[in-house]
Amino acid sequence: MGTMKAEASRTPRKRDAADTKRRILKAALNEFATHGFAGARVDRIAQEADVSKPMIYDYFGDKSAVYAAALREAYVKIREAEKKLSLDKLSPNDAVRELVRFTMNHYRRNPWFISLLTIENMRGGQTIRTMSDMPRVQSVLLEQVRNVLQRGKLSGDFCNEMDPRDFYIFVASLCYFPISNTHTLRAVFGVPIDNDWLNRRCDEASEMLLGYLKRDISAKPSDC
Amino acid sequence: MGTMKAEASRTPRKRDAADTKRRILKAALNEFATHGFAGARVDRIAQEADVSKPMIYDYFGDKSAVYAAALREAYVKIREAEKKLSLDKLSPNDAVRELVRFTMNHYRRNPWFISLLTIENMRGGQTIRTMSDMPRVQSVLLEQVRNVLQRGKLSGDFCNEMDPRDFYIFVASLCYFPISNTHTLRAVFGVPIDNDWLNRRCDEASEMLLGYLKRDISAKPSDC
Amino acid sequence: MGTMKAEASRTPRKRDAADTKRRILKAALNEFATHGFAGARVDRIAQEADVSKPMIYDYFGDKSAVYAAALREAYVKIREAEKKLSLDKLSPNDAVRELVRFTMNHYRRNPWFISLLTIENMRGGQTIRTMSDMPRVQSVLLEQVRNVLQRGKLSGDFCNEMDPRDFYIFVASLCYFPISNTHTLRAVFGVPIDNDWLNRRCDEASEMLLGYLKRDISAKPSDC
Amino acid sequence: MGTMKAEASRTPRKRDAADTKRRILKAALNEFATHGFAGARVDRIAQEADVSKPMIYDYFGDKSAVYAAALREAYVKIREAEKKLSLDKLSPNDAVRELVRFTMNHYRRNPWFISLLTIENMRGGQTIRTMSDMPRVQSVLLEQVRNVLQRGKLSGDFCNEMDPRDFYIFVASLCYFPISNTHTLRAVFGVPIDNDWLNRRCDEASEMLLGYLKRDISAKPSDC
DNA sequence: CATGAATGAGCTTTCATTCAT
DNA sequence: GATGAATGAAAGCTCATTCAT
Repeated sequence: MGTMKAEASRTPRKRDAADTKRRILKAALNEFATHGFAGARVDRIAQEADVSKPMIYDYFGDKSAVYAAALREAYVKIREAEKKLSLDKLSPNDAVRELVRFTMNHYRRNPWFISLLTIENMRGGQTIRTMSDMPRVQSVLLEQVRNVLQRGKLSGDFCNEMDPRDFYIFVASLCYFPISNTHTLRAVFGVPIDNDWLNRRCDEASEMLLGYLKRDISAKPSDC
Repeated sequence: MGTMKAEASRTPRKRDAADTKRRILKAALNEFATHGFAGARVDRIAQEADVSKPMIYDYFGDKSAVYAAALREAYVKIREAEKKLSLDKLSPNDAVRELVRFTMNHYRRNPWFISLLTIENMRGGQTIRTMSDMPRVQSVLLEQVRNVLQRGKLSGDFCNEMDPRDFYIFVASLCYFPISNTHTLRAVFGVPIDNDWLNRRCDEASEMLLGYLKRDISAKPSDC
Repeated sequence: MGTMKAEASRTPRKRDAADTKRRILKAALNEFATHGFAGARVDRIAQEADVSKPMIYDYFGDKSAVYAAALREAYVKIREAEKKLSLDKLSPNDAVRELVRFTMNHYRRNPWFISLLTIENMRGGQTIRTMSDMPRVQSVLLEQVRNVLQRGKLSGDFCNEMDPRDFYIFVASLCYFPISNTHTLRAVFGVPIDNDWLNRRCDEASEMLLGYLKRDISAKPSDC
Repeated sequence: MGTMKAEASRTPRKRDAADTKRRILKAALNEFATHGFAGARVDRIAQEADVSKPMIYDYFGDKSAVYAAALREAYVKIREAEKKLSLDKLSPNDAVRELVRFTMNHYRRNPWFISLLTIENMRGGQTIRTMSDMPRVQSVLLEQVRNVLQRGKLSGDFCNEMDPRDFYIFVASLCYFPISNTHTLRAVFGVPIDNDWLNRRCDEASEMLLGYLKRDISAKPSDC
């Protein structure tokens, strides 16, 4: 459609640089998550953020820079959400269950996060690779996981020691895939992916993970 | 760079419609997988397929139609690969291990498949939804999985009965995520995702899945 | 849409060059009349004529040549139609009435003729100018008109002598315009241009023209 | 050729949206009139208006919209010209003569108007049909015509009452056709259509129309 | 004689980006 | 600090035309 000039509806907003930047970022997050990098339109970001396009270029530089900022913002938001997660007061068993539930809900409620991860991976990680402070961002979560695994080992709840990163990747895998691939799964397997189905998957995944942590490596695989 | 002749790159190829179409499809698969839908360039497809652009439009209609054809082609290729999988001669335990290994290797060796799935899901499945014959395409694989689970139940190897679709989705989840998200995982968790790491993940996933199939639902979660 | 290759529905027609050419010409006439020169599509002509495109180029050369042939064909058809007009057996008064009626009906029934004239004029007459035999084509009609006017003068029916070309242009003007401009007249003046309306116009035009032929130039304009 | 500077033809014009739009419209009017809808080139419009192509799309939307705007503009310009016509102070007889002369001159001096009408009619009036305010635009002229006819009737100059629309269509027909069809008339009839010829046609048409308005319907067609 | 296959050139349209106020 | 106006470069798509069989 284009701009169809001579309409000009935007009201002259208060001059608050920080707020402007925040609005742009939010709009960008949404735009990139919805349309991918190449599909995202600077025009739409400007419109949704209720700013003029030059503002975006002033604040960020170019489209790639906006994207990078949005990606970082995504991780920041994630970290904030993860702060609400506290596994320390739960038993190791419950902590694992809570971790799975939390992760699943997190992806479910913030689909833009899945989208941004997907996009960044499709781009070969070229952007996140340059953001050297990323590891720190997620270290808090990883610390909690490490803690749970250690406590479980000490308490005898878990026999098996696992690298917390590898363990968390298992958790994430099980939660991420059914959500990121909802549409193809539905079309190809006819699976009715809804909240109930996801909840069941959540429970099963917890049990499966717990079972793995508990198994005695020395023991032979038993029959039923 | 790699061309023999310095100029005049298009050799007067034989006029073979079927072959031309095949070349376009192959190039399209690659282009869409590499750049996503919006990022894909019809120009590049033409160049890589060594045809002129009008051919593409003559054969397929428009960019969306080329994409749809490429997506379908991806599933066709997958089905062909899956024909090589035979779980029937293996014990239920080994069959599960083989399924996981096969799935992992499949994703690993055909990254374009992961990419196309990802892209299609980002597009809300709008294309695959219209391809009504998709379920049939994957039913062969699903049949094999169902068979393994049944045999395991009958033989007493597995206590637990699971929907074959749900089970396969677990398998796929565990194999898909580490590959699809290689780049972000590497950047954020510092995980060195290489073949060895994936092989270990593969083994662990097999054991975890087997453990879940074997567990006695009535038994209480035991300590170590 | 394009050709969407691999469909190929045309049945292999008998090899009759003259007939093929005729079919192309007919299709071209229709296509140019409907879409104008720039809007006409060689593809559509081929499809409607049920021939392959190269045939068209073989027979005519290029799009302009097809257009030229169609334009000539239009005049040829017109001349054929005009052969059916015979004013000689009518009284001068009736002959004029018949001429008007005939002209009006002619335009009404062969809208493609009006269209082709319109198109050619919009193109500055660049094509018809090169067709040196055109004057001859219409001389038959003009001869009839000249005849009527002379007979009227001799018989005393008409006082006024007029150049037959100028007279015929008056006739043509009155018949052409309401038909060629039907759409804008309807939209702008709200005139309901249908057969009845055209018939009335036809009668009025006849009377008006007759009145003009009859008027005594020397006489003063009289009141009522 | 006409440019002052040998290169760099686009001077950094003042940024005046209204003026830009006007320039585009003017160029579009000319381009469509000269080449028809399908033959018109957005590129050429941009060049003639001395703007970049995106401006055109920003201001109007697409080619069709530009065309619609040009068509409307044509009628607006016409109305403005018609404002200069004042028949009220003339005798009914002279008013008719003036109307014919005015109409003829109008077409003669603004050939783009004839062209646009022609184009719109070839397109089936699809555009003007949607412009619901068109009737109002021409009502001023029609009012004047109605007035003249009434005054003529009252004064006894005209015996005959005619629908002003129908009458005006006669006038328009007689003026429009020789101009719109100049090229074919010249080629086919060998008529040397120049200003003199048109002027004579103008006078004759006036007399013919007046004769028709004056004729006594009850009287029998008289001989000379 | 006839045509399916193919293409160069050009069309409309879009988009990230900058200029001028 | 902020924005309406503007554009170069390219994208998707079309079309008259030719090639090879």
